[in-house]
Amino acid sequence: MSTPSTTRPREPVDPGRSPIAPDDPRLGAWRAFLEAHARLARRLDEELRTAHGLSLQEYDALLMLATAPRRRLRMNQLADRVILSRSGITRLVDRLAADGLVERAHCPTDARGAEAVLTASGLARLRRAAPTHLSGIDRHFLTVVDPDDLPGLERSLGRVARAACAGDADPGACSPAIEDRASVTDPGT
Amino acid sequence: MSTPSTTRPREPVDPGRSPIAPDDPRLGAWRAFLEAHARLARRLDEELRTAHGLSLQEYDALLMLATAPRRRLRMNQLADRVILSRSGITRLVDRLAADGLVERAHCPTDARGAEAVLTASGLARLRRAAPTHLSGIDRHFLTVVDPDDLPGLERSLGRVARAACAGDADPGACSPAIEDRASVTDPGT
DNA sequence: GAAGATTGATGTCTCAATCTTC
DNA sequence: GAAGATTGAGACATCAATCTTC
Repeated sequence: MSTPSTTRPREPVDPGRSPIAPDDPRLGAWRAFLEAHARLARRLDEELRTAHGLSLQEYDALLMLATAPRRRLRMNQLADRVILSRSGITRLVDRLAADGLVERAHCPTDARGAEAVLTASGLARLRRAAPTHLSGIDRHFLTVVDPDDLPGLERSLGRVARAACAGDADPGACSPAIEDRASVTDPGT
Repeated sequence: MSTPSTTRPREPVDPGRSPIAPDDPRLGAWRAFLEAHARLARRLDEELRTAHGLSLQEYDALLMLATAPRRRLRMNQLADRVILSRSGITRLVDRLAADGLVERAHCPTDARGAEAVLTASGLARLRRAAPTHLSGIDRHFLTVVDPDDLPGLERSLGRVARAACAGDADPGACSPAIEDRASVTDPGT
């Protein structure tokens, strides 16, 4: 609907003018990133499912709850941490609750709010699944990546993650992934 | 159905014994990887959808076809390149064909096989969408990552991708992402 | 009226079963 | 019988609309 083909010297962020060539060699890193994630996520998800009947997403949600202050999180916060839509988190918690792994609680400070609370059963399940998953991460990721690349990888991808949610609809989203978290291995309160 | 809980000193790859601690600092890189992908994929997918009515997956499939030798690929190969199940690729091609972006063709050498062939319309659509997508990759990934980290990132994540599909059901899967590919900018044959 | 959460409708992906051809 | 591809059934995600509380 715009951008006449005449080449204007400076336009703000015109997506009509390609900023990089389709054969830019740096795209190799991008494709490696994409492919590594797709293959690895698929594999880890499958390992977790067959061994413990948990999807990667469910595991992640349990982990986030387990490491949250009182083993509980507002639905919104949980959604942000596992990177799911609001409705998505409602249904994920539905499933986990049906399995007895979490419970819903009313938020004491805001009657609109709901909290997802990890149950003892949920914590136990998480602890049983953790070795499988950690082993998978170790075998398929940590021992495969060049140890020298690891810090740069964490730094750069951390920046990517933060940049990608700058300007998101919800400014409260994209909170730092780590705050004052409990340990999974703490005695289950 | 095995592994008695008695602690044996050395087991091959017993996933019951956690090889790394839940608070291993290297897990930061893993989480950064996960979060970066989730946030970035979501954003790029949205940009592509609103601007060109294509999902990231669909764009990727069109790109793979566009860069394949005769702008065509066996269903199996396409499935491997976009990392989708066989049934998944059938339905993806269904959709693209319904939009006139690809066509199905009989495989000349194997009557069982089907090929997905990029249409002129599909190529045109891909070319229109490419600037948007490349711009997104540039803005959200390439300019955010530390340039010094880029080579290590490509190398290590490439290894992760390859390692993750070692031992997959289909050994033909996980072919090298790049072979003799055509250029997207070639005159549409 | 805005924000938190849920529900209904819909789209996409997977597994298992099936059909055809090797 | 195995391999390539498709189909049916089911799982899981999203958007838009809704309800409740701020």
